[in-house]
Amino acid sequence: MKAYKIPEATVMRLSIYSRYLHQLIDDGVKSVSSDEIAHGVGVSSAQVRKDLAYFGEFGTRGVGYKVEVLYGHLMKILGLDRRWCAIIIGAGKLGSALALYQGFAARGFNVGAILDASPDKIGTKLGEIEVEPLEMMAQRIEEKNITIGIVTVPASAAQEVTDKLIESGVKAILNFSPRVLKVPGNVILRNVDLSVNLEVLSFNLNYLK
Amino acid sequence: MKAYKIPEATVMRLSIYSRYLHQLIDDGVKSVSSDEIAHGVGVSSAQVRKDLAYFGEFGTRGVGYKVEVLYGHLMKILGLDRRWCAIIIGAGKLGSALALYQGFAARGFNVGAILDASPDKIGTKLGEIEVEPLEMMAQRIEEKNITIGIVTVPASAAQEVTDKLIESGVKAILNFSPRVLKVPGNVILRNVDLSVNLEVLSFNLNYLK
DNA sequence: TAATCATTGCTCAATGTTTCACAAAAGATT
DNA sequence: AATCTTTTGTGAAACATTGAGCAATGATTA
Ligand SMILES: NC(=O)c1ccc[n+]([C@@H]2O[C@H](COP(=O)([O-])OP(=O)(O)OC[C@H]3O[C@@H](n4cnc5c(N)ncnc54)[C@H](O)[C@@H]3O)[C@@H](O)[C@H]2O)c1
Ligand SMILES: NC(=O)c1ccc[n+]([C@@H]2O[C@H](COP(=O)([O-])OP(=O)(O)OC[C@H]3O[C@@H](n4cnc5c(N)ncnc54)[C@H](O)[C@@H]3O)[C@@H](O)[C@H]2O)c1
Repeated sequence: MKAYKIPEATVMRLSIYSRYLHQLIDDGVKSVSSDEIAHGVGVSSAQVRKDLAYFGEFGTRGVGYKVEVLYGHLMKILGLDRRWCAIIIGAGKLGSALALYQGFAARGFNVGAILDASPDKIGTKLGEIEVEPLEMMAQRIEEKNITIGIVTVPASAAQEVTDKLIESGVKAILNFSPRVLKVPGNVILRNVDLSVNLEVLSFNLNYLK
Repeated sequence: MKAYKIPEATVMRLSIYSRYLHQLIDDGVKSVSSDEIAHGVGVSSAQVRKDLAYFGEFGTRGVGYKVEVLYGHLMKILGLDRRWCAIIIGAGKLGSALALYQGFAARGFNVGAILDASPDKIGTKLGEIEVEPLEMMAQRIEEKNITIGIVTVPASAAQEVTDKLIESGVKAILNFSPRVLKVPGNVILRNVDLSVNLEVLSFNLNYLK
Protein backbone atom coordinates (compact mmCIF):
# COMPACT_ATOMS: atom_id res chain seq x y z
CA MET A 1 0.00 0.00 0.00
CA LYS A 2 1.76 3.11 -1.23
CA ALA A 3 1.23 6.76 -0.35
CA TYR A 4 0.54 8.05 -3.84
CA LYS A 5 -2.15 7.43 -6.31
CA ILE A 6 -0.45 7.03 -9.69
CA PRO A 7 -2.54 8.09 -12.71
CA GLU A 8 -3.39 5.19 -14.94
CA ALA A 9 -2.24 7.20 -17.96
CA THR A 10 1.17 7.42 -16.32
CA VAL A 11 1.33 3.65 -15.88
CA MET A 12 0.41 3.08 -19.51
CA ARG A 13 3.10 5.49 -20.62
CA LEU A 14 5.69 3.81 -18.39
CA SER A 15 4.93 0.56 -20.18
CA ILE A 16 5.49 2.28 -23.51
CA TYR A 17 8.68 3.98 -22.34
CA SER A 18 10.00 0.61 -21.22
CA ARG A 19 9.35 -0.87 -24.64
CA TYR A 20 11.11 2.03 -26.29
CA LEU A 21 14.09 1.62 -23.97
CA HIS A 22 14.20 -2.05 -24.87
CA GLN A 23 14.57 -1.05 -28.52
CA LEU A 24 17.39 1.30 -27.58
CA ILE A 25 19.17 -1.48 -25.71
CA ASP A 26 18.85 -3.70 -28.79
CA ASP A 27 20.32 -0.87 -30.84
CA GLY A 28 23.26 -0.59 -28.45
CA VAL A 29 22.35 2.91 -27.23
CA LYS A 30 23.78 3.62 -23.79
CA SER A 31 22.32 7.00 -22.84
CA VAL A 32 19.09 8.84 -23.57
CA SER A 33 17.45 12.16 -22.66
CA SER A 34 13.84 12.77 -21.69
CA ASP A 35 13.52 14.67 -24.93
CA GLU A 36 14.62 11.70 -27.02
CA ILE A 37 12.22 9.38 -25.19
CA ALA A 38 9.49 11.96 -25.71
CA HIS A 39 10.06 12.07 -29.45
CA GLY A 40 10.33 8.31 -29.64
CA VAL A 41 6.94 7.70 -28.08
CA GLY A 42 5.07 10.87 -29.01
CA VAL A 43 4.65 12.77 -25.74
CA SER A 44 6.30 15.88 -24.23
CA SER A 45 9.60 15.68 -22.39
CA ALA A 46 8.03 17.30 -19.33
CA GLN A 47 5.51 14.49 -19.31
CA VAL A 48 8.28 11.89 -19.36
CA ARG A 49 10.06 13.54 -16.45
CA LYS A 50 6.85 14.00 -14.46
CA ASP A 51 5.92 10.36 -14.95
CA LEU A 52 9.31 9.21 -13.73
CA ALA A 53 9.26 11.66 -10.83
CA TYR A 54 6.45 9.70 -9.17
CA PHE A 55 8.96 6.96 -8.49
CA GLY A 56 12.30 8.63 -7.90
CA GLU A 57 15.26 10.30 -9.57
CA PHE A 58 16.74 8.12 -12.24
CA GLY A 59 18.75 10.54 -14.37
CA THR A 60 21.79 12.76 -14.25
CA ARG A 61 21.29 16.48 -14.81
CA GLY A 62 22.96 17.75 -17.91
CA VAL A 63 23.44 14.19 -19.17
CA GLY A 64 20.21 12.19 -19.28
CA TYR A 65 19.46 8.62 -18.32
CA LYS A 66 21.53 5.46 -18.62
CA VAL A 67 19.30 3.33 -20.82
CA GLU A 68 19.83 0.05 -19.03
CA VAL A 69 19.49 1.52 -15.57
CA LEU A 70 16.26 3.31 -16.40
CA TYR A 71 14.90 0.22 -18.13
CA GLY A 72 15.64 -1.81 -15.04
CA HIS A 73 13.81 0.67 -12.83
CA LEU A 74 10.78 0.71 -15.11
CA MET A 75 10.57 -3.06 -15.28
CA LYS A 76 10.68 -3.19 -11.52
CA ILE A 77 8.06 -0.46 -11.15
CA LEU A 78 5.76 -2.27 -13.58
CA GLY A 79 6.16 -5.50 -11.66
CA LEU A 80 7.94 -7.14 -14.59
CA ASP A 81 10.98 -8.24 -12.62
CA ARG A 82 9.14 -11.50 -12.01
CA ARG A 83 6.85 -13.80 -13.99
CA TRP A 84 3.06 -13.71 -13.87
CA CYS A 85 0.81 -16.62 -14.70
CA ALA A 86 -2.51 -16.10 -16.45
CA ILE A 87 -5.47 -18.31 -17.30
CA ILE A 88 -7.55 -17.84 -20.45
CA ILE A 89 -11.25 -18.66 -20.31
CA GLY A 90 -12.77 -19.16 -23.75
CA ALA A 91 -10.68 -20.90 -26.41
CA GLY A 92 -12.48 -19.24 -29.31
CA LYS A 93 -11.01 -17.05 -32.00
CA LEU A 94 -9.77 -14.34 -29.69
CA GLY A 95 -8.73 -16.60 -26.82
CA SER A 96 -6.70 -18.74 -29.24
CA ALA A 97 -4.96 -15.71 -30.73
CA LEU A 98 -3.97 -14.56 -27.26
CA ALA A 99 -2.88 -18.04 -26.19
CA LEU A 100 -0.60 -18.40 -29.21
CA TYR A 101 0.88 -14.91 -29.00
CA GLN A 102 4.60 -15.03 -28.21
CA GLY A 103 4.87 -11.40 -27.16
CA PHE A 104 3.39 -11.89 -23.71
CA ALA A 105 5.96 -14.44 -22.59
CA ALA A 106 8.69 -12.04 -23.66
CA ARG A 107 7.34 -9.54 -21.11
CA GLY A 108 6.97 -12.00 -18.27
CA PHE A 109 3.45 -13.32 -18.73
CA ASN A 110 2.84 -17.08 -19.02
CA VAL A 111 -0.40 -18.69 -19.97
CA GLY A 112 -0.84 -21.44 -17.39
CA ALA A 113 -4.13 -22.87 -18.59
CA ILE A 114 -6.87 -22.43 -21.19
CA LEU A 115 -10.40 -23.51 -20.39
CA ASP A 116 -13.56 -23.81 -22.44
CA ALA A 117 -17.08 -25.10 -21.92
CA SER A 118 -17.47 -26.65 -25.37
CA PRO A 119 -16.61 -30.34 -25.95
CA ASP A 120 -15.45 -29.30 -29.42
CA LYS A 121 -12.67 -27.26 -27.90
CA ILE A 122 -11.73 -29.40 -24.92
CA GLY A 123 -8.76 -31.60 -25.68
CA THR A 124 -7.52 -29.55 -28.63
CA LYS A 125 -4.04 -28.10 -28.37
CA LEU A 126 -3.05 -24.45 -28.58
CA GLY A 127 0.72 -24.55 -28.88
CA GLU A 128 1.96 -26.45 -25.85
CA ILE A 129 -1.21 -26.21 -23.88
CA GLU A 130 -4.30 -28.35 -24.08
CA VAL A 131 -7.72 -26.80 -23.71
CA GLU A 132 -9.35 -28.14 -20.56
CA PRO A 133 -12.88 -28.12 -19.17
CA LEU A 134 -14.07 -25.31 -16.91
CA GLU A 135 -14.06 -27.66 -13.93
CA MET A 136 -10.27 -27.47 -13.87
CA MET A 137 -10.34 -23.80 -12.97
CA ALA A 138 -9.84 -23.88 -9.23
CA GLN A 139 -7.20 -26.59 -9.39
CA ARG A 140 -5.12 -24.92 -12.10
CA ILE A 141 -5.27 -21.50 -10.44
CA GLU A 142 -4.17 -23.03 -7.17
CA GLU A 143 -1.37 -25.24 -8.45
CA LYS A 144 0.06 -22.82 -11.02
CA ASN A 145 -0.22 -19.77 -8.81
CA ILE A 146 -2.33 -17.94 -11.34
CA THR A 147 -3.18 -14.33 -10.52
CA ILE A 148 -4.57 -13.04 -13.81
CA GLY A 149 -7.75 -14.20 -15.53
CA ILE A 150 -8.33 -13.39 -19.20
CA VAL A 151 -12.00 -13.51 -20.19
CA THR A 152 -12.69 -14.31 -23.86
CA VAL A 153 -16.10 -15.93 -23.64
CA PRO A 154 -19.32 -14.52 -25.14
CA ALA A 155 -20.81 -11.59 -23.22
CA SER A 156 -23.63 -13.77 -21.90
CA ALA A 157 -21.16 -15.96 -20.00
CA ALA A 158 -18.69 -13.28 -18.96
CA GLN A 159 -20.04 -12.36 -15.52
CA GLU A 160 -20.51 -15.98 -14.49
CA VAL A 161 -16.99 -16.91 -15.58
CA THR A 162 -15.58 -13.84 -13.83
CA ASP A 163 -17.30 -14.73 -10.57
CA LYS A 164 -15.81 -18.20 -10.74
CA LEU A 165 -12.34 -16.84 -11.45
CA ILE A 166 -12.50 -14.56 -8.44
CA GLU A 167 -13.87 -17.30 -6.23
CA SER A 168 -10.95 -19.45 -7.34
CA GLY A 169 -8.44 -16.83 -6.24
CA VAL A 170 -7.60 -14.74 -9.29
CA LYS A 171 -6.64 -11.16 -8.34
CA ALA A 172 -6.93 -9.38 -11.68
CA ILE A 173 -9.19 -9.72 -14.71
CA LEU A 174 -8.61 -8.70 -18.31
CA ASN A 175 -12.03 -8.68 -19.92
CA PHE A 176 -12.47 -8.78 -23.70
CA SER A 177 -16.22 -9.29 -23.71
CA PRO A 178 -18.50 -6.36 -24.40
CA ARG A 179 -20.06 -6.53 -20.97
CA VAL A 180 -19.69 -4.31 -17.93
CA LEU A 181 -18.48 -6.68 -15.23
CA LYS A 182 -19.03 -6.35 -11.51
CA VAL A 183 -16.04 -7.30 -9.38
CA PRO A 184 -15.25 -6.78 -5.71
CA GLY A 185 -13.07 -3.81 -4.78
CA ASN A 186 -9.98 -5.88 -4.12
CA VAL A 187 -9.94 -7.33 -7.63
CA ILE A 188 -8.37 -5.31 -10.44
CA LEU A 189 -10.42 -5.14 -13.62
CA ARG A 190 -9.45 -3.89 -17.06
CA ASN A 191 -11.64 -3.95 -20.09
CA VAL A 192 -10.39 -4.21 -23.65
CA ASP A 193 -13.44 -3.26 -25.59
CA LEU A 194 -12.75 -3.47 -29.29
CA SER A 195 -16.17 -2.27 -30.37
CA VAL A 196 -15.79 0.81 -28.23
CA ASN A 197 -12.48 1.48 -29.93
CA LEU A 198 -14.02 1.27 -33.38
CA GLU A 199 -16.87 3.47 -32.26
CA VAL A 200 -14.52 6.15 -30.98
CA LEU A 201 -13.06 6.15 -34.48
CA SER A 202 -16.46 6.47 -36.10
CA PHE A 203 -17.39 9.25 -33.68
CA ASN A 204 -14.30 11.18 -34.62
CA LEU A 205 -14.66 10.53 -38.33
CA ASN A 206 -18.23 11.73 -38.08
CA TYR A 207 -17.76 14.62 -35.70
CA LEU A 208 -14.55 16.23 -36.83
CA LYS A 209 -15.83 16.96 -40.28
CA MET B 1 -16.24 20.92 -37.33
CA LYS B 2 -17.80 21.50 -33.94
CA ALA B 3 -17.29 24.16 -31.29
CA TYR B 4 -16.57 21.84 -28.41
CA LYS B 5 -13.85 19.43 -27.67
CA ILE B 6 -15.48 16.27 -26.35
CA PRO B 7 -13.39 14.26 -23.88
CA GLU B 8 -12.43 10.88 -25.23
CA ALA B 9 -13.59 9.27 -21.99
CA THR B 10 -17.02 10.71 -22.69
CA VAL B 11 -17.10 9.17 -26.16
CA MET B 12 -16.12 5.78 -24.80
CA ARG B 13 -18.87 5.99 -22.20
CA LEU B 14 -21.43 6.98 -24.81
CA SER B 15 -20.58 3.81 -26.69
CA ILE B 16 -21.13 1.82 -23.52
CA TYR B 17 -24.40 3.62 -22.70
CA SER B 18 -25.64 2.83 -26.20
CA ARG B 19 -24.91 -0.84 -25.72
CA TYR B 20 -26.73 -0.82 -22.40
CA LEU B 21 -29.72 0.89 -23.99
CA HIS B 22 -29.72 -1.75 -26.70
CA GLN B 23 -30.09 -4.38 -23.97
CA LEU B 24 -32.99 -2.43 -22.47
CA ILE B 25 -34.71 -2.29 -25.85
CA ASP B 26 -34.31 -6.06 -26.17
CA ASP B 27 -35.83 -6.41 -22.72
CA GLY B 28 -38.79 -4.26 -23.75
CA VAL B 29 -37.99 -1.42 -21.34
CA LYS B 30 -39.46 1.88 -22.52
CA SER B 31 -38.10 4.45 -20.08
CA VAL B 32 -34.92 4.83 -18.06
CA SER B 33 -33.37 7.34 -15.64
CA SER B 34 -29.78 8.57 -15.56
CA ASP B 35 -29.49 6.77 -12.26
CA GLU B 36 -30.48 3.43 -13.77
CA ILE B 37 -28.05 3.85 -16.65
CA ALA B 38 -25.38 4.78 -14.15
CA HIS B 39 -25.92 1.61 -12.14
CA GLY B 40 -26.09 -0.48 -15.28
CA VAL B 41 -22.69 0.61 -16.53
CA GLY B 42 -20.89 1.48 -13.30
CA VAL B 43 -20.55 5.28 -13.34
CA SER B 44 -22.28 8.12 -11.45
CA SER B 45 -25.59 9.52 -12.62
CA ALA B 46 -24.08 13.00 -12.75
CA GLN B 47 -21.53 11.61 -15.16
CA VAL B 48 -24.23 10.21 -17.41
CA ARG B 49 -26.09 13.52 -17.52
CA LYS B 50 -22.89 15.48 -18.05
CA ASP B 51 -21.87 13.26 -20.94
CA LEU B 52 -25.25 13.66 -22.61
CA ALA B 53 -25.29 17.41 -21.98
CA TYR B 54 -22.47 17.90 -24.47
CA PHE B 55 -24.90 17.03 -27.22
CA GLY B 56 -28.31 18.33 -26.15
CA GLU B 57 -31.27 17.69 -23.90
CA PHE B 58 -32.65 14.25 -24.43
CA GLY B 59 -34.67 13.61 -21.28
CA THR B 60 -37.78 14.80 -19.50
CA ARG B 61 -37.38 16.24 -16.01
CA GLY B 62 -39.10 14.19 -13.38
CA VAL B 63 -39.42 11.27 -15.78
CA GLY B 64 -36.15 10.21 -17.39
CA TYR B 65 -35.30 9.21 -20.94
CA LYS B 66 -37.30 7.31 -23.52
CA VAL B 67 -35.01 4.37 -24.20
CA GLU B 68 -35.47 4.23 -27.96
CA VAL B 69 -35.21 7.96 -28.46
CA LEU B 70 -32.01 8.21 -26.44
CA TYR B 71 -30.56 5.18 -28.18
CA GLY B 72 -31.28 6.80 -31.54
CA HIS B 73 -29.54 10.00 -30.49
CA LEU B 74 -26.49 8.11 -29.23
CA MET B 75 -26.17 6.05 -32.39
CA LYS B 76 -26.32 9.23 -34.42
CA ILE B 77 -23.79 11.00 -32.21
CA LEU B 78 -21.42 8.04 -32.49
CA GLY B 79 -21.77 8.04 -36.26
CA LEU B 80 -23.45 4.64 -36.19
CA ASP B 81 -26.50 5.71 -38.20
CA ARG B 82 -24.58 4.63 -41.29
CA ARG B 83 -22.22 1.82 -42.22
CA TRP B 84 -18.43 2.05 -42.15
CA CYS B 85 -16.10 -0.09 -44.20
CA ALA B 86 -12.75 -1.24 -42.81
CA ILE B 87 -9.74 -3.03 -44.22
CA ILE B 88 -7.62 -5.44 -42.19
CA ILE B 89 -3.91 -5.65 -42.91
CA GLY B 90 -2.31 -8.83 -41.57
CA ALA B 91 -4.33 -12.05 -41.75
CA GLY B 92 -2.53 -13.66 -38.82
CA LYS B 93 -4.00 -14.90 -35.58
CA LEU B 94 -5.37 -11.56 -34.44
CA GLY B 95 -6.38 -10.27 -37.86
CA SER B 96 -8.33 -13.49 -38.49
CA ALA B 97 -10.12 -13.27 -35.17
CA LEU B 98 -11.19 -9.73 -35.95
CA ALA B 99 -12.22 -10.61 -39.49
CA LEU B 100 -14.43 -13.44 -38.30
CA TYR B 101 -16.00 -11.53 -35.43
CA GLN B 102 -19.71 -10.99 -36.00
CA GLY B 103 -20.11 -8.26 -33.40
CA PHE B 104 -18.66 -5.50 -35.56
CA ALA B 105 -21.18 -5.90 -38.37
CA ALA B 106 -23.95 -5.66 -35.80
CA ARG B 107 -22.71 -2.17 -34.93
CA GLY B 108 -22.31 -0.96 -38.48
CA PHE B 109 -18.76 -1.95 -39.34
CA ASN B 110 -18.04 -4.09 -42.42
CA VAL B 111 -14.73 -5.65 -43.27
CA GLY B 112 -14.28 -4.81 -46.94
CA ALA B 113 -10.93 -6.49 -47.50
CA ILE B 114 -8.18 -8.43 -45.76
CA LEU B 115 -4.62 -8.22 -47.06
CA ASP B 116 -1.43 -10.04 -46.22
CA ALA B 117 2.11 -10.18 -47.55
CA SER B 118 2.60 -13.91 -47.13
CA PRO B 119 1.85 -16.31 -50.02
CA ASP B 120 0.69 -18.81 -47.36
CA LYS B 121 -2.16 -16.51 -46.44
CA ILE B 122 -3.09 -15.05 -49.80
CA GLY B 123 -6.00 -16.91 -51.36
CA THR B 124 -7.24 -18.42 -48.12
CA LYS B 125 -10.76 -17.55 -47.03
CA LEU B 126 -11.85 -15.90 -43.81
CA GLY B 127 -15.60 -16.29 -43.80
CA GLU B 128 -16.85 -14.70 -46.99
CA ILE B 129 -13.70 -12.79 -47.75
CA GLU B 130 -10.55 -13.98 -49.45
CA VAL B 131 -7.17 -12.79 -48.24
CA GLU B 132 -5.56 -10.72 -50.98
CA PRO B 133 -2.04 -9.42 -51.60
CA LEU B 134 -0.97 -6.02 -50.31
CA GLU B 135 -0.96 -4.67 -53.85
CA MET B 136 -4.75 -4.60 -53.78
CA MET B 137 -4.79 -1.97 -51.07
CA ALA B 138 -5.33 1.21 -53.07
CA GLN B 139 -7.90 -0.38 -55.36
CA ARG B 140 -9.99 -1.91 -52.57
CA ILE B 141 -9.95 1.26 -50.47
CA GLU B 142 -11.05 3.26 -53.47
CA GLU B 143 -13.77 0.97 -54.77
CA LYS B 144 -15.22 -0.04 -51.38
CA ASN B 145 -15.06 3.41 -49.89
CA ILE B 146 -12.95 2.21 -46.99
CA THR B 147 -12.22 4.78 -44.28
CA ILE B 148 -10.81 2.63 -41.48
CA GLY B 149 -7.58 0.65 -41.55
CA ILE B 150 -6.95 -2.09 -38.98
CA VAL B 151 -3.29 -2.91 -38.52
CA THR B 152 -2.52 -6.45 -37.34
CA VAL B 153 0.94 -7.01 -38.80
CA PRO B 154 4.13 -7.50 -36.78
CA ALA B 155 5.52 -4.32 -35.21
CA SER B 156 8.36 -4.21 -37.71
CA ALA B 157 5.94 -3.76 -40.61
CA ALA B 158 3.39 -1.56 -38.86
CA GLN B 159 4.66 1.90 -39.82
CA GLU B 160 5.20 0.96 -43.44
CA VAL B 161 1.73 -0.55 -43.74
CA THR B 162 0.22 2.48 -42.00
CA ASP B 163 1.92 4.89 -44.40
CA LYS B 164 0.50 2.95 -47.33
CA LEU B 165 -2.99 2.93 -45.85
CA ILE B 166 -2.93 6.69 -45.41
CA GLU B 167 -1.50 7.24 -48.87
CA SER B 168 -4.37 5.11 -50.20
CA GLY B 169 -6.94 7.33 -48.56
CA VAL B 170 -7.79 5.75 -45.21
CA LYS B 171 -8.86 8.36 -42.63
CA ALA B 172 -8.58 6.39 -39.39
CA ILE B 173 -6.26 3.67 -38.11
CA LEU B 174 -6.82 1.07 -35.39
CA ASN B 175 -3.39 -0.22 -34.51
CA PHE B 176 -2.89 -3.52 -32.67
CA SER B 177 0.88 -3.69 -33.04
CA PRO B 178 3.09 -2.72 -30.12
CA ARG B 179 4.59 0.18 -32.02
CA VAL B 180 4.12 3.91 -31.66
CA LEU B 181 2.94 5.00 -35.09
CA LYS B 182 3.42 8.40 -36.69
CA VAL B 183 0.43 9.65 -38.64
CA PRO B 184 -0.42 13.07 -40.08
CA GLY B 185 -2.69 15.32 -38.02
CA ASN B 186 -5.74 14.75 -40.18
CA VAL B 187 -5.69 10.99 -39.64
CA ILE B 188 -7.27 9.57 -36.50
CA LEU B 189 -5.18 6.97 -34.70
CA ARG B 190 -6.11 4.62 -31.90
CA ASN B 191 -3.89 2.02 -30.37
CA VAL B 192 -5.07 -1.19 -28.79
CA ASP B 193 -2.03 -2.29 -26.94
CA LEU B 194 -2.65 -5.60 -25.25
CA SER B 195 0.75 -5.83 -23.61
CA VAL B 196 0.25 -2.42 -22.04
CA ASN B 197 -3.06 -3.63 -20.66
CA LEU B 198 -1.45 -6.67 -19.06
CA GLU B 199 1.34 -4.51 -17.70
CA VAL B 200 -1.11 -2.11 -16.08
CA LEU B 201 -2.51 -5.16 -14.31
CA SER B 202 0.91 -6.31 -13.16
CA PHE B 203 1.73 -2.78 -11.99
CA ASN B 204 -1.40 -2.69 -9.89
CA LEU B 205 -0.96 -6.21 -8.55
CA ASN B 206 2.57 -5.30 -7.62
CA TYR B 207 2.00 -1.79 -6.33
CA LEU B 208 -1.24 -2.04 -4.42
CA LYS B 209 0.08 -4.61 -2.03
C1' DT C 1 -56.12 24.41 -11.18
C1' DA C 2 -52.90 24.02 -7.66
C1' DA C 3 -49.90 21.23 -5.06
C1' DT C 4 -46.72 17.54 -5.14
C1' DC C 5 -43.18 14.65 -6.92
C1' DA C 6 -39.27 12.95 -9.45
C1' DT C 7 -35.47 13.69 -12.19
C1' DT C 8 -33.20 16.45 -15.47
C1' DG C 9 -29.85 20.08 -16.74
C1' DC C 10 -26.76 23.23 -15.02
C1' DT C 11 -23.64 25.89 -11.96
C1' DC C 12 -19.97 25.93 -9.23
C1' DA C 13 -16.52 23.59 -6.42
C1' DA C 14 -13.18 20.05 -6.02
C1' DT C 15 -10.06 17.12 -7.84
C1' DG C 16 -6.81 15.44 -11.18
C1' DT C 17 -3.49 16.00 -15.09
C1' DT C 18 -0.48 18.38 -18.19
C1' DT C 19 2.36 22.14 -19.42
C1' DC C 20 5.51 25.77 -18.41
C1' DA C 21 9.58 27.67 -16.98
C1' DC C 22 13.56 27.81 -14.28
C1' DA C 23 16.83 26.75 -10.43
C1' DA C 24 19.94 23.12 -9.52
C1' DA C 25 23.34 19.98 -10.65
C1' DA C 26 26.70 17.56 -13.28
C1' DG C 27 30.00 17.21 -16.86
C1' DA C 28 32.83 19.75 -20.39
C1' DT C 29 35.79 23.54 -21.63
C1' DT C 30 39.00 27.07 -20.91
C1' DA D 1 39.35 26.89 -10.61
C1' DA D 2 36.12 29.34 -12.92
C1' DT D 3 32.87 29.38 -16.48
C1' DC D 4 29.84 27.40 -19.74
C1' DT D 5 26.55 24.03 -21.42
C1' DT D 6 23.17 20.81 -20.97
C1' DT D 7 19.33 18.50 -19.12
C1' DT D 8 17.15 16.99 -14.99
C1' DG D 9 13.65 17.57 -11.31
C1' DT D 10 10.00 20.32 -9.62
C1' DG D 11 6.82 24.10 -8.00
C1' DA D 12 3.36 26.84 -9.80
C1' DA D 13 0.09 27.85 -13.43
C1' DA D 14 -3.04 26.34 -16.76
C1' DC D 15 -6.19 23.23 -18.25
C1' DA D 16 -9.49 19.27 -18.01
C1' DT D 17 -12.58 16.21 -15.79
C1' DT D 18 -15.54 14.75 -12.22
C1' DG D 19 -18.67 15.42 -8.45
C1' DA D 20 -22.23 17.71 -5.46
C1' DG D 21 -26.09 20.29 -5.00
C1' DC D 22 -30.07 22.47 -6.40
C1' DA D 23 -33.26 25.35 -9.30
C1' DA D 24 -36.10 24.37 -13.13
C1' DT D 25 -39.68 21.84 -15.02
C1' DG D 26 -42.72 18.32 -16.92
C1' DA D 27 -45.84 14.75 -15.23
C1' DT D 28 -49.06 13.18 -11.83
C1' DT D 29 -52.40 13.64 -8.31
C1' DA D 30 -55.82 15.79 -5.68
N1 LIG E 1 -13.01 -12.09 -32.05
C1 LIG E 1 -12.93 -10.78 -31.98
O1 LIG E 1 -12.29 -10.17 -32.80
C2 LIG E 1 -13.63 -10.02 -30.92
C3 LIG E 1 -13.74 -8.64 -31.04
C4 LIG E 1 -14.39 -7.91 -30.04
C5 LIG E 1 -14.89 -8.56 -28.96
N2 LIG E 1 -14.78 -9.89 -28.86
C6 LIG E 1 -15.36 -10.55 -27.68
O2 LIG E 1 -14.47 -11.52 -27.18
C7 LIG E 1 -15.19 -12.65 -26.74
C8 LIG E 1 -14.73 -13.86 -27.49
O3 LIG E 1 -14.87 -13.66 -28.87
P1 LIG E 1 -14.52 -14.78 -29.92
O4 LIG E 1 -14.62 -14.16 -31.26
O5 LIG E 1 -13.26 -15.46 -29.53
O6 LIG E 1 -15.76 -15.77 -29.74
P2 LIG E 1 -15.82 -17.35 -30.04
O7 LIG E 1 -17.24 -17.68 -30.17
O8 LIG E 1 -14.88 -17.67 -31.13
O9 LIG E 1 -15.23 -17.98 -28.71
C9 LIG E 1 -15.91 -18.02 -27.50
C10 LIG E 1 -15.49 -19.30 -26.79
O10 LIG E 1 -16.02 -19.29 -25.48
C11 LIG E 1 -16.50 -20.60 -25.20
N3 LIG E 1 -17.50 -20.48 -24.15
C12 LIG E 1 -18.80 -20.11 -24.25
N4 LIG E 1 -19.38 -20.10 -23.05
C13 LIG E 1 -18.43 -20.46 -22.17
C14 LIG E 1 -18.43 -20.63 -20.77
N5 LIG E 1 -19.51 -20.38 -20.01
N6 LIG E 1 -17.29 -21.02 -20.19
C15 LIG E 1 -16.19 -21.25 -20.92
N7 LIG E 1 -16.13 -21.10 -22.25
C16 LIG E 1 -17.25 -20.71 -22.86
C17 LIG E 1 -17.03 -21.12 -26.50
O11 LIG E 1 -17.05 -22.54 -26.49
C18 LIG E 1 -16.02 -20.56 -27.49
O12 LIG E 1 -14.95 -21.45 -27.68
C19 LIG E 1 -16.65 -12.33 -26.96
O13 LIG E 1 -17.20 -11.80 -25.78
C20 LIG E 1 -16.61 -11.27 -28.02
O14 LIG E 1 -17.71 -10.41 -27.95
C21 LIG E 1 -14.16 -10.64 -29.83
N1 LIG F 1 -2.13 -12.35 -31.28
C1 LIG F 1 -2.24 -11.63 -30.18
O1 LIG F 1 -2.89 -12.04 -29.26
C2 LIG F 1 -1.57 -10.31 -30.06
C3 LIG F 1 -1.49 -9.72 -28.82
C4 LIG F 1 -0.88 -8.46 -28.68
C5 LIG F 1 -0.36 -7.85 -29.80
N2 LIG F 1 -0.45 -8.44 -30.98
C6 LIG F 1 0.12 -7.75 -32.14
O2 LIG F 1 -0.75 -7.84 -33.24
C7 LIG F 1 -0.01 -8.01 -34.41
C8 LIG F 1 -0.44 -9.29 -35.10
O3 LIG F 1 -0.26 -10.38 -34.21
P1 LIG F 1 -0.58 -11.86 -34.64
O4 LIG F 1 -0.47 -12.67 -33.42
O5 LIG F 1 -1.81 -11.89 -35.44
O6 LIG F 1 0.69 -12.16 -35.57
P2 LIG F 1 0.79 -13.22 -36.76
O7 LIG F 1 2.23 -13.47 -36.99
O8 LIG F 1 -0.13 -14.35 -36.51
O9 LIG F 1 0.19 -12.41 -38.00
C9 LIG F 1 0.86 -11.39 -38.64
C10 LIG F 1 0.45 -11.43 -40.11
O10 LIG F 1 0.96 -10.28 -40.77
C11 LIG F 1 1.47 -10.69 -42.03
N3 LIG F 1 2.44 -9.70 -42.44
C12 LIG F 1 3.75 -9.58 -42.06
N4 LIG F 1 4.31 -8.52 -42.65
C13 LIG F 1 3.36 -7.96 -43.42
C14 LIG F 1 3.34 -6.84 -44.28
N5 LIG F 1 4.40 -6.06 -44.43
N6 LIG F 1 2.19 -6.58 -44.92
C15 LIG F 1 1.11 -7.35 -44.77
N7 LIG F 1 1.07 -8.41 -43.97
C16 LIG F 1 2.19 -8.71 -43.30
C17 LIG F 1 2.04 -12.05 -41.81
O11 LIG F 1 2.08 -12.77 -43.03
C18 LIG F 1 1.01 -12.64 -40.84
O12 LIG F 1 -0.04 -13.29 -41.52
C19 LIG F 1 1.44 -8.01 -34.02
O13 LIG F 1 1.96 -6.71 -34.14
C20 LIG F 1 1.40 -8.39 -32.57
O14 LIG F 1 2.49 -7.86 -31.84
C21 LIG F 1 -1.04 -9.67 -31.16
